Amino acid sequence: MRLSRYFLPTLKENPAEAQIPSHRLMLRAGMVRQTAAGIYAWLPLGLAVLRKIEAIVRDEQRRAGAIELLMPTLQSADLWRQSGRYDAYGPEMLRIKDRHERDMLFGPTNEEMITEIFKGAVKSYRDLPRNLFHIQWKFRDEIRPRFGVMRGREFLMKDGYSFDIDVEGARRAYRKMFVAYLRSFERMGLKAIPMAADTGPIGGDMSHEFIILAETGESAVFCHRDLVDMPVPGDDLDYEGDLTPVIDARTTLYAATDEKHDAARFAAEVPADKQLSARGIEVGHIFFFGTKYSEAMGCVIAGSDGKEVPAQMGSYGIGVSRLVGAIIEASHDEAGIVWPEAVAPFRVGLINLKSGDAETDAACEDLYAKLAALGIDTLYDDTDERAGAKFSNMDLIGLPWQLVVGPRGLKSGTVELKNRASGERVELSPEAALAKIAS
RNA sequence: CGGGGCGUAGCGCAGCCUGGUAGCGCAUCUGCUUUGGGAGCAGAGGGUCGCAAGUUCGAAUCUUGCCGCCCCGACCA
Repeated sequence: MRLSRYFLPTLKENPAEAQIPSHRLMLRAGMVRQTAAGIYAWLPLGLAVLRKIEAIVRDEQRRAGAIELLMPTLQSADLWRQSGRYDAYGPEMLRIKDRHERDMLFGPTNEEMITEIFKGAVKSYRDLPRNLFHIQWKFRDEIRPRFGVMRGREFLMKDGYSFDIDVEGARRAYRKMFVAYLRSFERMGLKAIPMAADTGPIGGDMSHEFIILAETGESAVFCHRDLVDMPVPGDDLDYEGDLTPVIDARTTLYAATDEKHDAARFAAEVPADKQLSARGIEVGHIFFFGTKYSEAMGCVIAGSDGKEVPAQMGSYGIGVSRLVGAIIEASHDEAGIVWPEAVAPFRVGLINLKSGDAETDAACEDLYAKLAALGIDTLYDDTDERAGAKFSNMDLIGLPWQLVVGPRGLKSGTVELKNRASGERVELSPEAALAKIAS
């Protein structure tokens, strides 16, 4: 993409309303614009990141055997009356009337709808297990939206729902998602720590929040330090194999958010030098809730004995739009964002230090074409801004590689390659620079 | 919802106390000079001062009501 034809409205100064780094940087880097409290328009650069995250989530869900569908944002109130949640949900649910005065709502989540869809289609244990997910915009009328996309009212969420004939099956489904979540966050360059979460009336050990550590996190967290860098299963992982060792390794070490924190247990179980108290951002939440919805909505399945039982269900959420902010919180410096490669909106920023200079232009065009041929997403700054402004802007938007081309280097046949994360700069021949980027 | 704060040009702000018809920096446009880490000079354009009512000869400024936004708290992907 040529910057001269792109839409990238960056800001030199910090907008007054933005308090935390991710919010500030997303506004300054031209990723989002706020249109109302907690509601954001995603500009091209922000959308590019959102799509990258979405793609990783989708890929890992598929690997774990989940099937994608897409449910609507608007739902009928009747559906929610069946589960009893229409009254229970409270003012956080945005209620709407259509022209016929029918009660509608903008979905804050989809348990009712997926259960309704599922029960009409599946009657036999032979068709289980199934895990269905979608990635769709949600609306929750938060009391206090804040921190940009981290706590918006409208947000993009991956929500998945598993259906099993019995509790043991549901446990397997839960373990798959547990591991899929570890892999998803790992691929985004995040260190996510699963922490026991409140299971409500169901009880048991089947609810975890996935927390990433960041100073500006909304909740205080306490855990064993070894959890931070614990290795995550690689691509050779077999989801049909035994996943319990992966999970046990994490659940046996202490990890809790402040609601579940037990200071005495923390002190007793975790050696002093391993005690980590920090702040965290919740980026995912998995939950087993048994027959809560299947019973209320009549989603019954015939077992091998011919008896009908309500499906055992779980739900699995990832805050996709929140992750954009969370990744920035975890990865930025004074100059701007530092994107992990996997979610960067472009892999390379090609900087033409002297647009209009025939040799420099030609060298840039050549590199730009070669990068495209290699399938490498490149943002080519072909504008006639001054060098300093181009450097600052490129640092701000945080692309992993900056390829700097100017007359001075070209004289000796070199370009400069800068790694945004390490700050390391090397002078290389154009070919060597391409090879390094492609590797 | 309770507490605090803010709303003046695209962004950041001053002016308000003590009413007299709007200003600064950045950005934008034109020209010249510059050009490897957010240039300099000269000129130009851009504002329903959040909205409404009131007080007044006169309101960005005073009064009242409303709207919007931000921060702190209780809740959440």
